Amino acid sequence: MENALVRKLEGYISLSPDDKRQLNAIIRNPRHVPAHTDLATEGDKPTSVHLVMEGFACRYKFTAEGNRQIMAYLLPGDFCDMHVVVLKQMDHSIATISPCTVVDIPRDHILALLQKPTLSLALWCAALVDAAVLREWLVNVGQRRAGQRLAHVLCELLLRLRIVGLADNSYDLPLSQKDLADTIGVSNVHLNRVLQDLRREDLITWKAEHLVIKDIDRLMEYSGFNPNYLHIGRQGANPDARTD
Amino acid sequence: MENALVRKLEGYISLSPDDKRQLNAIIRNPRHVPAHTDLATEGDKPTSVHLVMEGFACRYKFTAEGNRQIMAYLLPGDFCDMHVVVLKQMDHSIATISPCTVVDIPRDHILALLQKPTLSLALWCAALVDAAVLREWLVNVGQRRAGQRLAHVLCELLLRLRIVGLADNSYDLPLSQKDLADTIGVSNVHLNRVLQDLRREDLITWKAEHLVIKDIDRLMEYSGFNPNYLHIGRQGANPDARTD
DNA sequence: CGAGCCCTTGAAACTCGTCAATGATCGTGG
DNA sequence: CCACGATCATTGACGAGTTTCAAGGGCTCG
Repeated sequence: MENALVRKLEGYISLSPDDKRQLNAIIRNPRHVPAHTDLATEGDKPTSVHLVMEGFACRYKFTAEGNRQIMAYLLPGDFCDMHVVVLKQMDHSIATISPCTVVDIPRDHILALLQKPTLSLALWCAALVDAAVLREWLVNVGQRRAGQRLAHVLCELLLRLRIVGLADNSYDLPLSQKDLADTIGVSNVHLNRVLQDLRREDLITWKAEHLVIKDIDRLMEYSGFNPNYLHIGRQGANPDARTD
Repeated sequence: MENALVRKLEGYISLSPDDKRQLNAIIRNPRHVPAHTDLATEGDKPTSVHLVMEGFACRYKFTAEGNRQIMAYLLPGDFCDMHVVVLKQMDHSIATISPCTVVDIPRDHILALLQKPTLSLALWCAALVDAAVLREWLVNVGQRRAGQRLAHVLCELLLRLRIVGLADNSYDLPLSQKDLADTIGVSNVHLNRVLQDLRREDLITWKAEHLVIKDIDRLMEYSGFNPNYLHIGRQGANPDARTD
């Protein structure tokens, strides 16, 4: 199976063998990072672009009052911070959640990729889909109540993990309840309560970091989930679809 | 004074006369659009990229329950939907709020801009700052209470309008209270109440679509506003700074 | 075995939403 | 020019959703 990055980008746009070769050249020298470790910290002058190849990472930020908001989950194949290419300072932090393997890509390598029209478009796709996900999170937190929000996040993770071949009807979810609470903007106590609602409704089970979605249709119905914002292409619906 | 687009992009990266010429060539044939008119609707197959030159527009989406979330304000110089370049379907809608002048840019013109390295980087900057704003909105809605959220939005609009020369310590705000409520994820009734709190605290006045920020320092303090996410460059702090 | 962390539960307080009614503003047509 | 309806802003009362505080339980790891 191809790596998560190529697999994801090919969901958006067809890549030539040469394009793939160039992508694969970039992801040499992955390094292992323990869980709960910052890859970049707010205020840093960024150096290289980080790319998650294995594991779970997140973007987050603390408010002045010391509350944390998680703004994105970074799954295998996701670029953490294209900002590096053009912006002078990190406006948020990035941290691993589970142990990860990460590739550090120097700014110049990214600029080289952007020279090639097809790869440039592929990176635009990835960035625009990231923005679409962020918009949906805003809708989620702004307009839905806690139970729906949680269900919505779980639906999204299922579909996104399927794209990179890491889920069928269940997946490994190495988050704490506090992480999820900081994702959907509720207290950890309340998160615990709505989580139990989902279990009581027999929509999910979750133990030992493994989440099982017992009825994806009902969970999507429950949360008002519409997958169009993920812009899933050829491979999305079927975890085993071939992409070339 | 240069147009809002060039002015904004020059805040990120220095443009050659030739770059500016190419940008100016693109924004010929602006058209006038009445207030409260969709420029693009969720589900559409997008055609051209829209660029706001004058007026106030927004991104929004309705949930399955019929609640609206405004996900961005589009001010002069802002691209509405780079999605067009690569994505096949609008995952949200775009509408004017006040009467606007808008430029429609065909997909191919954008692709031509992306060929030029400097302009490509400038567009990446604009897209990455848009994403940064979106992240801050998520923090805002997820972690702050209603009064702070409202104050935060008003601070952001002040700074963003200054970038394009449309604000000093006050600006025209053609929004209804319902629009603001749908922005920060509260009911219109509650928005009205926290708005009155800001007035009572003597932080703002707002009538006849004109907002006056009476004490920006206290308003920023009140809302926990930190402008770093706007990545304002050379011209940001001073509305009259020269950029070349 | 104890320390620490996370999850769970209950009770009280608070923020915010809903419902309903009133008032203000504005454009339109008589 | 005024009356009318429509839209938006305002206010009060009540209820729902959520937070906070506090305490206890379960698990892992040294």
